[in-house]
Amino acid sequence: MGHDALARPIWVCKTGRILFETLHPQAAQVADFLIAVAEPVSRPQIIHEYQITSLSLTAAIANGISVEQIIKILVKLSKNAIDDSFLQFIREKGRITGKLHLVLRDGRHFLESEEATLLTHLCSHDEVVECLVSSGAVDRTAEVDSTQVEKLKSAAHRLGFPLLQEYEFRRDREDTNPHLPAVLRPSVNLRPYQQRALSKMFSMDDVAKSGIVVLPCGAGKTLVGIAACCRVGRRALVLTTTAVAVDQWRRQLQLYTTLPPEDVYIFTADQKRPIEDAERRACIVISTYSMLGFTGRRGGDTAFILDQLQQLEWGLLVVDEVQVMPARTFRTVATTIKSHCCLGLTATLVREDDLIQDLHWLIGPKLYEANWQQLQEDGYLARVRCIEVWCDMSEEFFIEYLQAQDSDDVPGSMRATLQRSLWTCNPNKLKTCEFLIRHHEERGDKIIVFSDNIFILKEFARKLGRYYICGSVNLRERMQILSEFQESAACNTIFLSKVGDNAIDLPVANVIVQISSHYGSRRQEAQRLGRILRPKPQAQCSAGGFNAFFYSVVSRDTQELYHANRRQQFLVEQGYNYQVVRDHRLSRLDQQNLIYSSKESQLQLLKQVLESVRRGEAEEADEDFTGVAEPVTSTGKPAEPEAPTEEKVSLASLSGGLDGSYVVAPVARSKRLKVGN
DNA sequence: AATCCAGCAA
DNA sequence: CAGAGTGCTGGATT
Repeated sequence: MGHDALARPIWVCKTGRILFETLHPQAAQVADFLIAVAEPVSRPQIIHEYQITSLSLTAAIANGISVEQIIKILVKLSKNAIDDSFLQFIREKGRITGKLHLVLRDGRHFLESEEATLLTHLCSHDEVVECLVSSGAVDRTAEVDSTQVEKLKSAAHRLGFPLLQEYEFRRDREDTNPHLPAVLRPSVNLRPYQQRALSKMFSMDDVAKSGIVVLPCGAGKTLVGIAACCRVGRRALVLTTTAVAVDQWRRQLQLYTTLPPEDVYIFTADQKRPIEDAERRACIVISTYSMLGFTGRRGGDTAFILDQLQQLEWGLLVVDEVQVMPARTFRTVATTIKSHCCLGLTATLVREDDLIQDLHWLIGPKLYEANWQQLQEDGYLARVRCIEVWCDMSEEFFIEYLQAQDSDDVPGSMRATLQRSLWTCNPNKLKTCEFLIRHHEERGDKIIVFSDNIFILKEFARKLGRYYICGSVNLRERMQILSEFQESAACNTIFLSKVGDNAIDLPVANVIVQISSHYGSRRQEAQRLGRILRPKPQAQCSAGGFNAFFYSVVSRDTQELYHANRRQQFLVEQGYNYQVVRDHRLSRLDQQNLIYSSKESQLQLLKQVLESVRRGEAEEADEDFTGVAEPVTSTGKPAEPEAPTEEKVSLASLSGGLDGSYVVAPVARSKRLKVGN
């Protein structure tokens, strides 16, 4: 360690792990460098962690940074002497990276390399040979069996020879890939980070690289995708998750580009038309993963259009919300669609399984990732205050909750469902939610309430006289509700189920209240937060300069708190501060006349909840239901909440006594209660 | 393996 | 003719 170590911002471990002090004067440049060569692991406030991997190096080199440059900068920035074995690892990567290409020509795939030996070496592996049309390479080229492209990419990746998919779009033939008459309107200004993302993709002027761009929701991913389509200027296929997102892409295409409306094709369940003169005219098609991945029966029209999509050659395949793509059926689009290159867009390169790794070879390396915090500081994203509100369970609900766990009357499969419904519909939680809604409506904010539980979503929305959107709401109504929320001052709160998780654009929203979520899904948390990230000029700032609010309302003493912790973790890693507040700290909560203030309404709600859970079970297995229904009703527990008086008293005093000492382990807590009982 | 819910079909 | 209600497939999570 030299005497100037203090002035240097990073430590480099020989495992490739990098620790970075963000208080360094040149932190911004250092961060830019690190993001280019390493994967961000965790970026809270002060010390950021990054990891250099063979994939991150591949991406860096593909982006035009040389190995020696990387080493030189690392050495210059590092407080410690870097281990030789690690430098060796970097040099070795540099030797083989970026020299193998997968190319589409006249509908056929080829493996190519400037270095014949490298190609020969790769083609000597059995796994690779199996994917080739004829064994061995001739003249630095080997033809690939088009049905085996995915397998080949996977094999090459495993063997340590990542393939680059690049498209020299200006030099392609007009007959198979006609020119697309689309340019960005002159009024469109790309933001600096959008331009940076695009410059990674088009680092050579007339070559488009395949890869992934990670931008927070609200930072304008769509515009990056659209700009890429224009730049490539050939047929483009855009895939998203929902029909609503398809429509939003169409609208933004029209808003930002000069492409005539008739050259934009929508392909969803509700809206489809065959491509006219498909061979000779270029167009942009927007569709969903389900439409292309679905294996069930298809109608005549659908089959015909699907066939068109598969026959044509695409200059660019844009995969929005690319984190869903590794799913079994969705990934098939990567092989059934013939595209010259592929741009993946996402806000959260995260899944709870480990399939996210597959994207590196399915799509390509990560080309660009923006730092949320940085964008916030630069004013491109709203400043969000994240608050977790802990609500006590209401007595009656807590008793049911504990009984559901203990009781032999409740069939095992139903216990979890029942408990989840109980903590979600906890009246104290709903009171808090209503309070928050009223508070923010008064401030003139625009509020989204998220609930994965459909029963309470509808019930609560109706009681409050607000709109809700879940799967059963048809497309037209959805559009209407969304646009009213956008434009009308009379509609300031909407309720969304998990249909709203992905790719719904609601620029005006600045408050989220989450009353139920899907277990510990980090992706869901981040994407919901993303809904309110668009900067809000109209919203007043609170103390601390916050102009957006993210509330996660959870029930204390239940497993929900455990899930909430998991979800919270992700946002903390992204640099958000999470604050925990107890519900009784919210001012005058109990003095207000709220829907679930009265005991009667709470008891009625409980009845409804129990019924809704039981109904769900009844639909699934009628016989089982009647079988267990008898003992349950004969003990009278679910039907008559007042019945077990003694238990109620003891439980109530217990939970009261434990109130103050509560720390982190809700699961253990419930168990202790159970034992004590 | 099971649960829940969203999207597509017609 | 439309849109509502139905059945099926499949994704995400634990």
